[in-house]
Amino acid sequence: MGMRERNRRAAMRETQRVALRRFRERGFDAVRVEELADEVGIAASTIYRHFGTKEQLVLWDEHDGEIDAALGRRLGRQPPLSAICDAFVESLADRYEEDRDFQLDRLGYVFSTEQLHGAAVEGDYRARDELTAAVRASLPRRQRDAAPIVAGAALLALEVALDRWQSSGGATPLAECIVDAFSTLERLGAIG
Amino acid sequence: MGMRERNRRAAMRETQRVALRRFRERGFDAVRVEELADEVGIAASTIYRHFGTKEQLVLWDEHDGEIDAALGRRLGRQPPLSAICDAFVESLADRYEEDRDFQLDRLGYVFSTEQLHGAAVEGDYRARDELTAAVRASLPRRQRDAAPIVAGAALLALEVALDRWQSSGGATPLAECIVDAFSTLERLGAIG
DNA sequence: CCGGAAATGAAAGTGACTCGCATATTCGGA
DNA sequence: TCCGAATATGCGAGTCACTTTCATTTCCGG
Repeated sequence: MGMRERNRRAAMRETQRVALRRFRERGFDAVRVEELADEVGIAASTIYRHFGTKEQLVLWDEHDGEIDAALGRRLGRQPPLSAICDAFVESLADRYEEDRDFQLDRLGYVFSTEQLHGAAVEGDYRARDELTAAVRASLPRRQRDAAPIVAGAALLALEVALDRWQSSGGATPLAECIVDAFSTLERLGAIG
Repeated sequence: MGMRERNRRAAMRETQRVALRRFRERGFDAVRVEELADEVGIAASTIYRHFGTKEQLVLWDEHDGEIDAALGRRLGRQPPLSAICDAFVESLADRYEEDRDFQLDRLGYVFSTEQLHGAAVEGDYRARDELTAAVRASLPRRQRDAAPIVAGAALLALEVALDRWQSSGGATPLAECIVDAFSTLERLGAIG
């Protein structure tokens, strides 16, 4: 990774920090992207090139790409739900626990702001197609029709787990929240 | 329902039909709301009062409110997943089969247009909170933590069922698609 | 038939997001 | 170390979804 990418990442981190602070202070709608640009000292168009949308200023996570790698390592070697569960734990739990306060704050703001929560859900939906394809390939032929449900359910479990983790203030470890959510999924038949 | 509501509904149906036609012809982004307003002969601000957003021009369904009633009738009398499944079948299947061509067309356009599919998913998320509360109340205390997963999974099943119905061109009855999707949910434990 | 309530139309405004272009910065290779 | 190519940034103008306000019209109950 050269200077280019390094500078870009640094600018994005800085922009995100400023954005989160201002959003908390005055509300998501009341802060214009242009103000943030001025405060950070870059052009508004650069922010859009970096983040795409105003919502992504909050939702962006530098390391989100690593999830795919963890998934690829496990899908096909384990049953899909437990593969995805393990991949989430491996690629998210430790990292989120590391800067717990920042992530708790960020997630809290997402869950408490309709517009942001909506955008987050929409992001999950975009991930779903990709995950569905990967799951389908890892299932025996007779069960392939279940792929969209399995993939969707897995992302739902993650969402619920993050919600529980943040609303408990991080008291329950994130890894435990994820495992719990996935185990609830597998018990759906018993609940009926 | 007086003249007021009747006129409003008629105008909304007309607007939706014109919108769907134009969107298909020239693409969702290429059609301005103001053009639609001119063509229908109403003000753009009226369209926004009626639909709220451009996406709702496609997503709006006059009878969506009836789903809640069907849910209320069954939740608490049956296990939640089968209650929700039955409610969906009762309140959607027949109605969608009635004007099959229109609904297939509408859903096809939603599923093939990222922006619309995203907005649809966001709408589901808004319904989820409400459904979660209803499910929670219908569950025995020891299982209440499962409510968000149950509600989210049910909406996921509906989404997958509609997708399958539309992509099969309506060949498989919608009721069957819904029942299949929910039965896949209950088998998640076996897939692991 | 009339007075009040609600829906509509018209118009101006806001701000997220895009695009094209000139400039500056970085990268790979000589 | 220097140079040309690739790429990122700043700037400015533009588009359009959506909001708000207010005057006008339409509908409802009495």
